[in-house]
Amino acid sequence: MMARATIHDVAAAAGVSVATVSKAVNGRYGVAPETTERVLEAVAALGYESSLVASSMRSRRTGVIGVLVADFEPFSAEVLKGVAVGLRESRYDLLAYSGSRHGDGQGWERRSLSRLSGTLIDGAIMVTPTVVNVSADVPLVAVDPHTGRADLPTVEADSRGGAREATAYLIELGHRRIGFVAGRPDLTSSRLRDAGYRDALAAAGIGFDPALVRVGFYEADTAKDAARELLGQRQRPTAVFAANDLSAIAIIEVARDLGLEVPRDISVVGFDDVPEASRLVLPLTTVRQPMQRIGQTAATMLTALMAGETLSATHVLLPTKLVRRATTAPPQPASA
Amino acid sequence: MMARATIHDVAAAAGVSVATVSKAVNGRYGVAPETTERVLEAVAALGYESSLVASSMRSRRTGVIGVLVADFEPFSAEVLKGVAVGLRESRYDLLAYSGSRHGDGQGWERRSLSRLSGTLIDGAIMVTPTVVNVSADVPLVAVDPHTGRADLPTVEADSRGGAREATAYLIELGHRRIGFVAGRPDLTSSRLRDAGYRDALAAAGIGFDPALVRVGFYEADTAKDAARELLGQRQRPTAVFAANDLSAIAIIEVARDLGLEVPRDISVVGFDDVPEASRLVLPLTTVRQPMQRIGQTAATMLTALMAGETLSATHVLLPTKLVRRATTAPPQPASA
DNA sequence: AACGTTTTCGAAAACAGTTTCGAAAACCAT
DNA sequence: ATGGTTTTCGAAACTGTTTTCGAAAACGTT
Repeated sequence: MMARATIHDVAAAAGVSVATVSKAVNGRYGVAPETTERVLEAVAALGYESSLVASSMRSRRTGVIGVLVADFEPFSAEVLKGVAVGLRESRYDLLAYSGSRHGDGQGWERRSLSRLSGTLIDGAIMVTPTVVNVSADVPLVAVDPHTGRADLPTVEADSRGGAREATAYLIELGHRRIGFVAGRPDLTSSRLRDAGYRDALAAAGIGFDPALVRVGFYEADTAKDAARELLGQRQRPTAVFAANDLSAIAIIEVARDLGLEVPRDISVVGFDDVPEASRLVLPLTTVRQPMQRIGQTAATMLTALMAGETLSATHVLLPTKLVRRATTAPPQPASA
Repeated sequence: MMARATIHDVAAAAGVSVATVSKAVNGRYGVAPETTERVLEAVAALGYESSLVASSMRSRRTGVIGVLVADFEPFSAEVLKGVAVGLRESRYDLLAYSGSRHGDGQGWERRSLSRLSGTLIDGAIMVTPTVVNVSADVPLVAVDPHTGRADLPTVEADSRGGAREATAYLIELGHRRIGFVAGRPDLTSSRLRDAGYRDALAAAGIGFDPALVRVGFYEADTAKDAARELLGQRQRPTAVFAANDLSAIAIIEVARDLGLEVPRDISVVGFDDVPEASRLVLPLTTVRQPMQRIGQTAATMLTALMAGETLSATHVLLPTKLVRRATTAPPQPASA
């Protein structure tokens, strides 16, 4: 009911000094058992919890780990859930921070990290696609392939392998003219998916045709433009692999606008398996990233790092899985 | 690459005092344009960003709003996404905190709030089912019905109306013996769903039968126990309404174990429409809560509150929507 | 050149609640 | 009583920022 309790209130309630309360709460040596008990009672009665700000100021530890996300889109949200699971058995609390989209757009991850570090948090997980050359006075783990420091511990899904599998599946269905809607060229994940697409073509002895590739930038509007160009051609592809689900959905809409039926006239495969993928009128065939497991793994790595351990593997690659749903089929005999 | 830069580093690099840097960065009056430019260059070069902790100490503002969640389960995660959307156009950053699973389990919301308050955040949204008598030195908005202060601004889904609609739908299908697996009796949301269930029975002139009600506590294990009792009776219900999706899924599993086929032998309706609901082998008929809209509304209310405005409505009730999927059907003629 | 006014800048205080340090007090056994 | 060991306490220290206030510099006017 009253304003938040400070250590002074607890001290007064327990009839001891603030120094004693601090030691009792933190389990330091040198306080009588009965005193500890009395202090803990007062703590419970007042609902006291040490202030993050104050304790971070004095001792450089808070028992909180920070997760930096660009935004709470499906991928980040799922990773976050995984981090929470990975932290459940630890003594760490979790703080997710989404900051400064406004402004320059460049280097926000470094600046957000800077705001939290120093030190509100004892360690951080960066769920950001770019991860420029950040550094901090706390242990760091990155999620997703990125263009930053190579020595930064990282956990990511196997983008290249997943893309290869998706493309190979389309080939196996009988497709030969397979289009690709790429992601943001500045992101490593996008480049890896591009590479996987080419791997599969090469393995099947199919020549790479630049006319079948367009950049969709991972976003709906731009992916639609890309899809319109791709499907508007005379020799249009019989199947398209999209660098993410958002793009795949955009492609399906464009196909429908052009009077093409999915999957009869054109097959579409996505990447991610966002929660919506399976709920679409036409459930999407896509490459599933184990988003929660990525988060959980990152959390485990970070706690090990904070405990001063050396990581056995600093770069963890988690397998993807092709999920076959309703947007893929063999090409029509006529156009095969 | 080096450790994070402080205002002192910037001052040294720009050849001015820390006071000047502070003024330049915050656009205060009394610093020459050329000096400002020099300072800003140093800021950019060093990647400096003011520490949240330090600035919160001096000026009592941080430009950050806090969201307290018990855990990152589906409901909280969806609300969080909504809050992010609601904040997108504001100048506020978002900090989500999940704390103190360890320990008592009681009053953690007050204690987590205590850790952040004082003041790391300029306002808070509590996504917690209990919301005991918290108070803080910052504006507060609660999500979900709760047992706390009645004057706390709140946004919630229409639990009672949703439960009524779900039950009425079962009645409309022809069911007369309709079971109910309740949630945690200590939570208001659960009591409201109970009330809605009874409303619908009463409106249809069906007597309330305590033998058809069991408490499932909103969790899988306990809901299974409840379901076993409910379905193990001689005069078993032909349909069951569950207070949340988790319980509904548990009921379906129990039914299957007992050799009952859903929906032929028994219909099941849930509440929430968690992302999984539609992905089950048998997509679940359920009452959808607009989780993202709840978060977005809470964010809007909070920013208004922080701007010193008076809320036109302190208690917002958002409508639910019955989603008919595959787990409901008319009762079998024999047992009807 | 002298004087008053305005602009610019920096040293130091304040901020707030915690943890830690060193000393005092209490306790116990000999 | 003395010496040693716990336990307790008051006061200092800690963080990085913002702000206040006075001094110095720059400028314009006579």
